[in-house]
Amino acid sequence: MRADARRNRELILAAADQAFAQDGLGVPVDRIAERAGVGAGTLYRHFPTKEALFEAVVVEHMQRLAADGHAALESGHPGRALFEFMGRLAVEASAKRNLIDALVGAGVDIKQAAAGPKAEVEQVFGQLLERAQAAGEVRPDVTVSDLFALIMGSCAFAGEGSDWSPDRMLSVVCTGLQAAPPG
Amino acid sequence: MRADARRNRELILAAADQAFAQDGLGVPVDRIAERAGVGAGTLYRHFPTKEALFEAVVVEHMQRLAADGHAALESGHPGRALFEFMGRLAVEASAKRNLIDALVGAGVDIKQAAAGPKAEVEQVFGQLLERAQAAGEVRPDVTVSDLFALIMGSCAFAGEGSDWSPDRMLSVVCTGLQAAPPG
DNA sequence: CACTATACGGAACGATCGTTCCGTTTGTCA
DNA sequence: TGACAAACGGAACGATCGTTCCGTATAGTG
Repeated sequence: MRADARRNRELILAAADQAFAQDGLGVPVDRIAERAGVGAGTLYRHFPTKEALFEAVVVEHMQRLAADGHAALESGHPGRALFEFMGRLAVEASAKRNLIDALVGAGVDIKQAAAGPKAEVEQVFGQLLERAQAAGEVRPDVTVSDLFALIMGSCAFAGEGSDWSPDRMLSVVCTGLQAAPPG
Repeated sequence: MRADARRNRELILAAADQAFAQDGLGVPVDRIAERAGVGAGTLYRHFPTKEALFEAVVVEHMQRLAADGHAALESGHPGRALFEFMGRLAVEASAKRNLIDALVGAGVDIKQAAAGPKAEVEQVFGQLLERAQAAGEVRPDVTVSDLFALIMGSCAFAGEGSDWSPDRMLSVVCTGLQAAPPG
């Protein structure tokens, strides 16, 4: 692999990450190529399809997230570990429509390449939740899917109003989680 | 206005509501026309543009929501009134990608036609929240924007996992709202 | 320095979708 | 019922975007 090829591959990945994060799946491929400073043909030699490029970006995020989750499992405070991981998820998801879409299955179906890392994130998240519930620090009826949607919702809609705070929303959710279920 | 014209207008609005709800803004106009049983030309005589059609659908939802909100303001239980309105919002938003997009400003900018009803919904929501906070039934630091995002998030991602429950999520949020802010 | 395989850029192609146009049909009223 | 205006359907147009192709440039090698 030639040196310029490797360099361009990185440039394209970085440009795609930014472009997808900013504008979602809808960004024209040409715009990504332009942002990376390469031609469209070059982009397509590195990634056979737009979807493949998107997958590559998503996989990177997933792997980072899964690593964080495994680290959190080592913590001695199950509740706090879960909440911190949720905060981590929220940060990663903020203004990142790509991650949101991918985690949630909207837009395009994630292919096999991304399925592994995604499952890993879900599994780690599930373990963190179970641990916190077993310790009695989180109400026992909520599921991983609930938390995913809650977190994604807290971040999916950033950037419009000024009186909007992910921290405050996460605080509401975490407080609610610690109480016993009503009824 | 001829009778068939009025009938077709209603058919198109209903078809658009379903189509947008199911597939989001991305549905081809031709598919909406087909669903309504009319030609594309007919659709465009009633609504000058796809965006105008979308607006018409959104405005209807907004008006319904605003009416519900005003009714809730009459309730003698500020906290419960707020929570019930949030539930109403959630129902309306479930599997309704169009409402979500519109309330949130994603996808396309809402034009003047929809701006009025949207502002009205926000205003009523704000009054409900203030009333509940004044009664000490909801923590005082949360904003309308926070609640919007929380609710939309609870519903935006429906339909994938089976162990997913809007009720449970709303319960977590409402429980969290009733507690005092930490720290 | 020359030679070759590799990679590059961007023009061109085909599909999709919003919108327009026009020949045809249909509701309404005298 | 006859005639006219209003409305209809769907083919056609133009723009956008993903993808391909090919002539050109360049990194690596002896």
